[in-house]
Amino acid sequence: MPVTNNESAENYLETILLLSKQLPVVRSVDVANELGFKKSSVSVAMKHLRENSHITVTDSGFIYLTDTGREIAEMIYERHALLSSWLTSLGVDPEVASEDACKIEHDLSKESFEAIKKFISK
Amino acid sequence: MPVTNNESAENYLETILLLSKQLPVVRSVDVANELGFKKSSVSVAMKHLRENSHITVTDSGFIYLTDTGREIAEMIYERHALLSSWLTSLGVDPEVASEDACKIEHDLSKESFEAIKKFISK
DNA sequence: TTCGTCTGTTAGTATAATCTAACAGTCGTT
DNA sequence: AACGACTGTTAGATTATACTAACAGACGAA
Repeated sequence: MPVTNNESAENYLETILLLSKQLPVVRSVDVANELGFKKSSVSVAMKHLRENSHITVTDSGFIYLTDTGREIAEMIYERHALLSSWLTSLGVDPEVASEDACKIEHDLSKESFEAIKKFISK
Repeated sequence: MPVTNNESAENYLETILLLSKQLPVVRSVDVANELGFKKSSVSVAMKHLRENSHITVTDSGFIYLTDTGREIAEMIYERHALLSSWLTSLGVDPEVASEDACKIEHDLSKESFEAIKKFISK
């Protein structure tokens, strides 16, 4: 039975979104560099994201998020930003806070995240 | 390169600790029932925990935590208790809070957990 | 034009964690 | 004594995700 957790896919989508804010275009090799993965791994992962219609890739290899891909990416990105800044505000080293947020962001239910978000906002 | 995350092992150890608080002795089948896994899966997992000296198993099949096993189990157990009660206090459904805590508890760095713990205590 | 670099793909390998299926031992009941 | 239930083990399959190695195409520089 497949575990419904696609942390890996979520991370790729988040990274594509992040890079798209920094670079004019995003390619597989950029994703590989950012994540520290081999380009073959990224190539396979991009193929899966394409098959699930979370990204489109031009003939030149430029990667773009689809609506569903962007939705996921932005959700994860928001979680990452909120959690890591909160942890940092609690005195956690920013680098560690970011690493931790990067894991937790995939695990939280919508209900818990919204509760934390509401709490932090106050 | 092996990812150093042994979420699975941590979960087994936590479950053994939990069950030892409820039952006179803990056996593989109890762990399997608690986690909803097949006994063959648990059997293999117990073998690994034995090999890593985190548990000992008597001839009768009674499982006991070693010092290192207990240390890990109690750390995770503490995290679980604190996180799930905190989420619940934020209005999250207790069942959901427990499920979320069960995932997050393995991901947090020591630094972040201590920061959160300190924060919640106030 | 040819060569080297950059990029991407594919095939095959490895590891972790689960599963099903089949089997072995213990133990109480008939 | 024999059978059936419970428990545990092993072998093999499956999935996910990364890896290495080998190769193909594009493109700029010599």
